[in-house]
Amino acid sequence: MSAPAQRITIKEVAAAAGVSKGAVSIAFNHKPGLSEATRERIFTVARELGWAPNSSARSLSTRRPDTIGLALCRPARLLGLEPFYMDFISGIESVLAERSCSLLLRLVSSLDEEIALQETWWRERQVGGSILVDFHEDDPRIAPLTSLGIPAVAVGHPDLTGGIPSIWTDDAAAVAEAVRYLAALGHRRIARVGGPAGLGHSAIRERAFQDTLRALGLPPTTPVATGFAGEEGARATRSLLLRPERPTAIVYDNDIMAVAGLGVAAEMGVTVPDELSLLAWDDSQLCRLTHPTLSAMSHDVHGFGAEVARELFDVIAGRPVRARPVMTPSLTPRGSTASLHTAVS
Amino acid sequence: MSAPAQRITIKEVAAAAGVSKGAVSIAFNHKPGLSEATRERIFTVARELGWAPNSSARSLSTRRPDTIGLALCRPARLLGLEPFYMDFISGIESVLAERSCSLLLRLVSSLDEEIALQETWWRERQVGGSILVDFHEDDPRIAPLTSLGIPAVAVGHPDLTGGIPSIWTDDAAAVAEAVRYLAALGHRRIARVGGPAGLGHSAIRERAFQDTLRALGLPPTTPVATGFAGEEGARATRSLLLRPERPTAIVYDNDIMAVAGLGVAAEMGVTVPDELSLLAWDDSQLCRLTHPTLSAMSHDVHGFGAEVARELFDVIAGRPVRARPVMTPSLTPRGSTASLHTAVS
DNA sequence: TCTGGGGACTGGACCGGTTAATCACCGGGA
DNA sequence: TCCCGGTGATTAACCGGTCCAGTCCCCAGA
Repeated sequence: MSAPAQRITIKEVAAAAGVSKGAVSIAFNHKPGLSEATRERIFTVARELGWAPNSSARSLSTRRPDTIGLALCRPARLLGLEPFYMDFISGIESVLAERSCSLLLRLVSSLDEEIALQETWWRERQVGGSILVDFHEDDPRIAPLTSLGIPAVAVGHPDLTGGIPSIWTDDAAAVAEAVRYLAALGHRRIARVGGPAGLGHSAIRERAFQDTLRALGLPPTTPVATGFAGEEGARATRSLLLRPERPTAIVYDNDIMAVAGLGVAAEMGVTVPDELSLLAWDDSQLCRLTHPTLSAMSHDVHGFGAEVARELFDVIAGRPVRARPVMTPSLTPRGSTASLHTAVS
Repeated sequence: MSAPAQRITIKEVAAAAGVSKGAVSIAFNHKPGLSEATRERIFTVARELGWAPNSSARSLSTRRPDTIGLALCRPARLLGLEPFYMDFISGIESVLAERSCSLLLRLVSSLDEEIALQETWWRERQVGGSILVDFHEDDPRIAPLTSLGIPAVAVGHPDLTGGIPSIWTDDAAAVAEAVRYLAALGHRRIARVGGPAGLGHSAIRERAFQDTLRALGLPPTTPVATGFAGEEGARATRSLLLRPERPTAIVYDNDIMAVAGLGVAAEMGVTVPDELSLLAWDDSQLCRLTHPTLSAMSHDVHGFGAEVARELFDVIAGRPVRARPVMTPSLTPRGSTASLHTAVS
């Protein structure tokens, strides 16, 4: 009933179209040197036979795989909680799709594991390049991966990425904006719940945070280092609210922790935003679902991912790239921030 | 200073070890027919040269790529909000990693697009098989993909997956448990906020929901169909709470919508759990961050993903597989559900 | 008529592995 | 001494594409 089940290759297509396999190859790669008639005949036949070029064979010949790698290093359970990455990934995909490339995704649990993985990927030529995220200060990946020569784009401030072409958001400026906004609302005791201490952008934000406080003549706050998990955000918030000099505003390093903070405030009977203002980072839909809704420093994570992917293609193609920032996150005020004066009154 | 930069292949390794490339291949595939000494020599040399078999070449020869595909069909923006998938993916990964396979991930925006993608993946031999999720009633993917002959495992009840080997959770039983629990707490007006109407498991759950209500002699509730986004969950909740016969308990189809429901209740001044009990699905950390914390039907999503991946390997290897359920979600009571009697008192 | 050049297409080497077939060698039994 | 079987290795034919050096043909120009 059905066809001979014989796997169809370029040879069959060529035979059926009455040309050589070279011609089929030329047609499918849209290269010059074929008459329009032949070209069409080849495509017609290929469609009828349901043939598409075998990707392994292709990348074996061309020596460049049409796949790029992304390793996420977080405890797996936690990952589900970060809307950021899914959005980021979908941005990457949007660029890959238009070049019919694919994304190889892997969750790893340590940077060493990531290093090993990237080496394997590159050695085995599974990927043409990789996207690196979550840079730490003195990140251990930099040395081995640069010496390996794998094309890569880093997400993070150039200070952190050690010469790997990078794309980043100007977190320092964003933090400053956040703090100034809260100060303008009359807040003087402003605290911050940051991500893991080792993480580079946490450090950058913390520094900018303290600098801005100082510039505004506000009292510094002892930093609270946490992980990125919501529960840690909850713990940190609880400890902040129990301090004798309870802050009247808290800036979080992501949206999950802000949601957790909101929960803690409710649990402790601290009303938001009357007695406490909360500001989230990495605005996602989540911020619009809570009550009150969460004010956030929002940026176009999807577009960010797309930009990173485009940059990686440039790197792979050997085009010159320069590290560059994308749009600075900007403030989206919602229900969780309010003027301290109105609140107090 | 550095090596000749000449790409290292099996040939170099063979030469350096003083054997033929066949021997190297045998060693790396752990096949019999080599002395222990030779084997070790080969591995040593390979390590020194930093060589690993080229994956394209390998899968070209073996005719089986070591990659499996997963296409998620959701509006991209929404995806970030579903903790479920990240957890699910990490479960898949855990199995893939131990066989040094990779996951090819793609976000698509329609089922037709997914069909096209799967066809391409299979034709181009980019994947050895695929995992299919989010089955609809009369799912359009079934016919084209089965006729294509692509090895696949479906996530969903066998009634929906049309003969594709499937793994599923017994949602009907879980729904029944949820409803009976709420009924035992004294609730009589129980509503449900479901996922998209077309989605198969939504339909199954809705049916089980109404059946259980009937069995318990409780009044049926007009179903509220929504998407999966939090905002839709919010809208649905609002409309339920405005009904003249306001429900005293609501079961949600995922955790995001439940969070949104919690927000709406707060916004409308309905206290949870005193006046209203909420029950989430797909328990994730999110449920522990809100105030009150969310009771949920929880199941091991990570393990579920792992199970699915294992099954896919069986399918690919041609081992016989049977559709089978994994552990039924079970109830984890937290702060969002309470006895109606206590509440009323 | 001859030459030159360019467009259309072919042939075959090559990419880097896998694998079936083959072979050299060695010890043991008839 | 001859033959046999098994171990440890090699050889060469693939896998399914890409790509480059040619071949062939036709037409313009001298």
